[in-house]
Amino acid sequence: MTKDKTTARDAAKTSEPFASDLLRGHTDTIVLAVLRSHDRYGYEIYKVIRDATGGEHEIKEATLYATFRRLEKDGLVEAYWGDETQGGRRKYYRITDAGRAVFRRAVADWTATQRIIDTLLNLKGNPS
Amino acid sequence: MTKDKTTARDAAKTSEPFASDLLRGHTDTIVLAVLRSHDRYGYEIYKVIRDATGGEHEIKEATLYATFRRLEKDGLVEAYWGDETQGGRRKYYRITDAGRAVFRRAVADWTATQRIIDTLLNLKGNPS
DNA sequence: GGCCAGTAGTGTGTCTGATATAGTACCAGA
DNA sequence: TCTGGTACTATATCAGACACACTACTGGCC
Repeated sequence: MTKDKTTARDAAKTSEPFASDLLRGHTDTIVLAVLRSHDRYGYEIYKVIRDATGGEHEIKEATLYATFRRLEKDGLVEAYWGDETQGGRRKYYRITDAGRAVFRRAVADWTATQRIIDTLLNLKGNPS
Repeated sequence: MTKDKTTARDAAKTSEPFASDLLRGHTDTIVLAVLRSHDRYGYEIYKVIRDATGGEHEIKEATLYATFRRLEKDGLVEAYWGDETQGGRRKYYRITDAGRAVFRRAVADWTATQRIIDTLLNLKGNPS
């Protein structure tokens, strides 16, 4: 029954830091971006994203691991266990060629999204 | 059982025009933006959005009318029936002061969102 | 007189992504 | 031994967007 999710409206009322849903749909792309240069393990990706924004934005762990599973299922990343024999097992993720293709497409989509929203928000209501 | 929604991944595979979820969370803001200058009725808002993007993006009617109800419930817009006595009744929407406040906040959020995603997508994986 | 496309709004059900919440398990340092 | 950080998993819930289907009026065309 309790509702804790921060919406844009809630944010306006309560000065919440950020409405998380605004990044919705971009999480996959962000993960692929982080994996472009080299393989990383899950928790590392979590930290990279958190730190890259100066702690301003954080993708929740649950969200991230769900994203990994989705990306893996779709063949955009491949997962393998690291050889940390002593404790703290780590699952590494590697971006596939398909993943890189999707990433390129997603960047184009992101650019289009920016253009569309910017256009709509700047609508002054031309006095036709 | 059938699944027709276009995702970013599908788009990459099928050259779909656009992954609709990328605008998710911004619909309310877009509607408020369109209402800033003057009142408009539902179908008109639908067309303004569709046309403002050159038909590139379309917010579905069902989505839009759901948005109106949500905005009205939250007191961000007020609705009233037009006086078209002959046929084609139209419900007009007017943005409230609260709506304007939320809009200003949403624009700030949008700017922050752009910055965050741009930062993350440009991650080159610094060779630390 | 009938048909169709366009306008205008509503209702129901479903899917997806993000989250809350909780849990397991290991390790290092005080 | 206890605590905090690391690392990953599982379940349930929610909101937003959509598909689909529907009502209803108008004007133009045949």
